[in-house]
Amino acid sequence: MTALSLSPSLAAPQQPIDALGHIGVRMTFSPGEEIYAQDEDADMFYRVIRGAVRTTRLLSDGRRQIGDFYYAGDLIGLEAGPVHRFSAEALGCCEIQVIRKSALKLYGDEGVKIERLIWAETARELQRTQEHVMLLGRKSACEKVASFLLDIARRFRGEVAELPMGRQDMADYLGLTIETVSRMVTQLQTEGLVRFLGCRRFEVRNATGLACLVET
Amino acid sequence: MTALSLSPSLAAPQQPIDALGHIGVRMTFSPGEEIYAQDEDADMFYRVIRGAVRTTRLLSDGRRQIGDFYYAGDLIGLEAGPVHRFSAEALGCCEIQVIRKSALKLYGDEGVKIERLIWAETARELQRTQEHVMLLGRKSACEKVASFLLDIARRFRGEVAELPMGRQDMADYLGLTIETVSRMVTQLQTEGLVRFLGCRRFEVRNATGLACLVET
DNA sequence: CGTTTCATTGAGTGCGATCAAGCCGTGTGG
DNA sequence: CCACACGGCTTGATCGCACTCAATGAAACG
Repeated sequence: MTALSLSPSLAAPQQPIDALGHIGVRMTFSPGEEIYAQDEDADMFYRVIRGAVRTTRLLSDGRRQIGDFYYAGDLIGLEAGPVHRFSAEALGCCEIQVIRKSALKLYGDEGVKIERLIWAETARELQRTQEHVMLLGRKSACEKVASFLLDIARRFRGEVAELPMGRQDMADYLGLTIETVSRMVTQLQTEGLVRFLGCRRFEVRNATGLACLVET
Repeated sequence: MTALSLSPSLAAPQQPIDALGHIGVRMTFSPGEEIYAQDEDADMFYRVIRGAVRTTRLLSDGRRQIGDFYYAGDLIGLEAGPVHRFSAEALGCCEIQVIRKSALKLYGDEGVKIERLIWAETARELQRTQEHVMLLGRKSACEKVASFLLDIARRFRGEVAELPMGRQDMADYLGLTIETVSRMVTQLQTEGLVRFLGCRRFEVRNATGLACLVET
């Protein structure tokens, strides 16, 4: 097998990651707990085993931007530079596999396979981030919230979806305020596109109507 | 040399790329000409030899977002998926090295070295995109324009800087309208932070004042 | 020189932010 | 069991930044 595969498949994001097996150690984090900090040395990377994680970045005056949310199976902390540009925090209770980058060297052929996985995952993250740029740069508040809910809902395939994050996190991800997020959620509900059962559980009532708000 | 280097250096973005040497073919593009299209097969990647390039993405209703600008030495088209999610267009006249991904297989050891370069470059692009997210999500119009000008000015190290793109491109990169960009440019000039000589050439007059607008 | 394209400026509007209550689920103690 | 407090969410009123629409100005080009 040659070392070259410049177009890692997006289609199979989950299985190959299992190659990571049980390298490293597992840790559990409580809600809000920090997994790694902004500007900390990036000598580890992490895999979410259970729960959900947010990565956040603070401006010096306190404004906050959430980079992305990560769920079971996702890798986090794959920075290019020597330090983490974002911090990572547990959204709820979660279990995380922590892997020292240098440790991979010990795994020979297996290590090479893992290296390729990581590169594929980095490329996938780049794509997600580019979508995020599109959303932040050119979408209205309503479209932002609709896109976000649709994205979450997809993970639940028609079942009632559960939001692992609160409104403030949604706002900081979407580049909005908490009040605007709340208003748009209410509006989407009034229009019959989604229905909320409590503020963290919802179902999509009109998938096509919602998708229609989310231009591509 | 092991196959593992998970923290490719950000510090030396230029030299190693020379490993690409003269693989592939060189092409020239005229202003505005398309290098590759959105949704086109991503079986090539590209290196800017001379000139500047923008990558753009269109929503179905015509709203446009610019992903990034690329200059001499930069690699473009390093998508993870099978198709390009953005299109790439020449900003002015430019010369581009076009490399078929599959061709790298023919280069054996050299190919492996190049593969690693490409991965480093992808990671660097991820970082730039994350900065872009921060800018779009949490900065004011004034801060956006200031950040942008400072970023460009850095490439000219105190010399008079030349903008390779027009106001519309700046606007579509910053998530603003052309009028707002123009107003902010005027404002920054009025405040004595920058000085424009024509609408595509400028110099920074007060670097600290400008940097102060650009929170990190 | 006229034409075209791009940038600037002005006037007015509207979307999303801000400020301020009010609401509601949850937990705690009497 | 209720009273109360607390944090997170929602709603309302108002403000202001950035957008829109329109006109003008300034380069680039034939």
